[in-house]
Amino acid sequence: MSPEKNNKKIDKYDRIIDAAIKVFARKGFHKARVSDIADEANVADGTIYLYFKNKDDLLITIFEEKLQEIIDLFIAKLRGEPDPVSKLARFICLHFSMMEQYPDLAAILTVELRQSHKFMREYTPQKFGEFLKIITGIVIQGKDQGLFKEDAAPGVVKRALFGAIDEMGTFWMLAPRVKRGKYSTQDAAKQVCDIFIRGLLKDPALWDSKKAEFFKQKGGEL
Amino acid sequence: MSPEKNNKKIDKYDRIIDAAIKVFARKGFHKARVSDIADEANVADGTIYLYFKNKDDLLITIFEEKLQEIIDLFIAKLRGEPDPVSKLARFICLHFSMMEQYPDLAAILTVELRQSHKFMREYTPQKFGEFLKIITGIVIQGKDQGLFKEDAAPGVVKRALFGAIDEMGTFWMLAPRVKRGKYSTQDAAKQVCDIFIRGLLKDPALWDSKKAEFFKQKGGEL
Amino acid sequence: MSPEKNNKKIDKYDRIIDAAIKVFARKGFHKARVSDIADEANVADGTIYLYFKNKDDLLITIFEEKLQEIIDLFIAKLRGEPDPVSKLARFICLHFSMMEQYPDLAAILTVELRQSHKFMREYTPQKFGEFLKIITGIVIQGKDQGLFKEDAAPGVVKRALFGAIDEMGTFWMLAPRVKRGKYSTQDAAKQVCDIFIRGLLKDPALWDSKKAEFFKQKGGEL
Amino acid sequence: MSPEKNNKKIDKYDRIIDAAIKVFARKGFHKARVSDIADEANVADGTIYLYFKNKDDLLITIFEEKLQEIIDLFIAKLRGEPDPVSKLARFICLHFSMMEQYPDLAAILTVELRQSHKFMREYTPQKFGEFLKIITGIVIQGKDQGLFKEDAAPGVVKRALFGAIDEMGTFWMLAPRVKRGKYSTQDAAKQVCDIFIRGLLKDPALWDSKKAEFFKQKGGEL
DNA sequence: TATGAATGAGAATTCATTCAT
DNA sequence: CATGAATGAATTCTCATTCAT
Repeated sequence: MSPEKNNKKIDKYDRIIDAAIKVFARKGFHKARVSDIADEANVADGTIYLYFKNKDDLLITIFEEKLQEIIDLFIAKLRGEPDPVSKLARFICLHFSMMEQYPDLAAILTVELRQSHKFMREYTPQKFGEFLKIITGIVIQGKDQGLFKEDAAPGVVKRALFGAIDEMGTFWMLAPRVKRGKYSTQDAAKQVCDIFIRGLLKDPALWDSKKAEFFKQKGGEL
Repeated sequence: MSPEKNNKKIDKYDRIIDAAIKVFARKGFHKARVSDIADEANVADGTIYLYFKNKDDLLITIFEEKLQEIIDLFIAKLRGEPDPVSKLARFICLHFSMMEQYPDLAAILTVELRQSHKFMREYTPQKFGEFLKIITGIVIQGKDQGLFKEDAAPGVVKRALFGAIDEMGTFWMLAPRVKRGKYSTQDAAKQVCDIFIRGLLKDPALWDSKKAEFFKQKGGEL
Repeated sequence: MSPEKNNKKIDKYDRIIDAAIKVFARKGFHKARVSDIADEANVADGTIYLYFKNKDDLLITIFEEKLQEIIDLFIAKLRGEPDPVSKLARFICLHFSMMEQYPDLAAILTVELRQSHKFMREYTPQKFGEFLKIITGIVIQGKDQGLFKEDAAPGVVKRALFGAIDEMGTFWMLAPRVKRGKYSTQDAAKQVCDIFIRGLLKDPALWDSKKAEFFKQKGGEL
Repeated sequence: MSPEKNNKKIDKYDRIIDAAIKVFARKGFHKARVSDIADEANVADGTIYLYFKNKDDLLITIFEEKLQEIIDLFIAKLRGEPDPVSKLARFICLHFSMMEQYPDLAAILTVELRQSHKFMREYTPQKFGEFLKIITGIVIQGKDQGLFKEDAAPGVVKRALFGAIDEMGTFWMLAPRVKRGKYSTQDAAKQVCDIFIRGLLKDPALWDSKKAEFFKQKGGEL
């Protein structure tokens, strides 16, 4: 019943994952020591190897597991949106909210995912592909409904949009904490919505009229 | 006059920089050994330390020096474009061309710059900021001329655009070489132009009419 | 119970210290490789860094820890001597005995301590100062009791005496092993006693009469 | 005629020796880089190897050459002293004066000579032996003249005396510069004379009467 | 002789991973 | 399951020495 005992009850697996997220975010994957993670998780170094094959595996697990959670969350939230335009706007807003709520995780996905993708032998970030498919789905739906330009290539749009949001997230993460107000991410979200939705719509005026209404009711997104 | 003798004449500094670009691109900064670079440059390990303070310095030098070259090139090329819209289109096309021509350099700028920014103590990628300012300049000009939406925030647009292009570049780099045809980057460039220029223009129809003409005459960009 | 098992039980810390003393004495601090010490201690290279911050720390630890042992031993032994004259004689004899018993340690204290003192930033051999204070104490006591010359400066005597003994120790260490008989150090001790005690006494005849008796009963000193 | 030209006329060999003395004294032999010496001597690194076989050779040359100068100087000065007692006193004073005049050289002889002796394969400091023989000579003469105790072992006395002076020199070198007044070395010299001469004399009273006179006329010794 | 750029052997230290307890 | 001491491979950087000019 002591807090320490209680602490030990929390699944070590999760403790390790959370510790790793914190440490990877703070020091970067390469400079993070396994023993740092063990310390942060209050476990012995060796214990980590009971749950994960090695340091790489720890990172990959974070990618796959956390991305799955994000995918599930996004899909659930997007289900509530009536049309591709609001879905896209919602997606963008959700992404920024997520970065704000889980900056450590965002830092890892932003900074380490590329590295890993490129340099970790035999790892293809499958879940990341699934995540991007959410955008593809929205774009296709928009085209099917005759709202989006016919020559929009979903495969390109998904990457362009992800890249745009991701880069802004990087910037936001690196900015001094004081500048990270709720305001700035919401504002950034609006700007990205403007560009991408107007850019995709056959008739950009549609968004100009919808926009105000869309942002009226949104508060904490996640 | 023998090729070997000639080879020795080529400035070692440049040989090392070029070798480092190749090796960093292939293995990533952290996994690249200094001796790999020395081998690639046909130079002794110690020689590298005559020209660079340490491994970090080598990476930073690549960032600063190569980005400066890119900045100079971009500014020169953009000077020839008559209006903000073509300037923006041109910028996008140039970026993709650059990635195609110098994939190793692009890989480093794309993958390592973030890492460094975040984890290399006391390095601020000043030149990168300068590079992004090229976009800011175009957006501001477009707003001044009444072409772009008044509420477009240049600081956000620059990052969103860079992120979009950069992410697509990453994707392209990671794609199997066979898929990297001239076609695909040009096509991607068009898509990104569509989104961003339409997204920014007060009257997106302007781009729809300009577009065909713009892409008619472009060949190898750099 | 097997000797190997037993061997492992011996504290690694001590094994490393002892190995370091041996190796530093044999090759000198600078030419001694950490891996030499590891080999000698039957330990992996990395293990040394679990117990010591670095190579310098290993040397400093030897200085401080072993000097403390010597100080404690000397103080205990000197307590048994009735007057400053026999204390001084005893101190000299003990020093030579110590060199004979622990030649490796003596070699390090003799050869490396100066270097370190002069060239290891921010290390002051505090324990060495404490050791020398033993002599100062004896000289002061001798003056207080009216035995030693009034103009004898304890601070000078302590260094002169230490220097004399130390130099003879160096010589002895460098001499071929065969020449290092019990005889020679005891003989050297006598000579040094003669010079310093007669030199300090108001009435040198006092020592001439005491001398024979003092050396009669001394055997293995430590 | 320009100072630079003039500077170049000074034999490079000597320039290098002097530079080496300065650098070895300041940083210690092991931490001194050959290029430091080259810089100090205003020669190229490679030039040093035209005059000396290697770094070790440079140190050994300093030992042998400078010690020879000292030996010559000491012998000349001692020739003027009438009896073994004043010779011994003079030797001691000269030694302290030398340390004061050439502290860099003294530092090297004091700190590096032992190291080298012990760890430089196949180097026996022959000149150092010759230097010590000066003392042996004085002691033997003193015994022959019936002044010194018959049981004084010249071989022991020479080392004890050298050790005493040398250790005090070490201390003096390491002391803050402000404390290094003319006073302190002269005072130290007196103390050492007192101990060793009284220690050696059959009749110590002899020195007590001679002492004042001896120190009256001495000024700058070298 | 003189140069100093280039060499490359060498050593300290770190840290992911293992395994005896 | 859990521990954490021990391992030792791996890598950066230094600097004495060489040699083409």
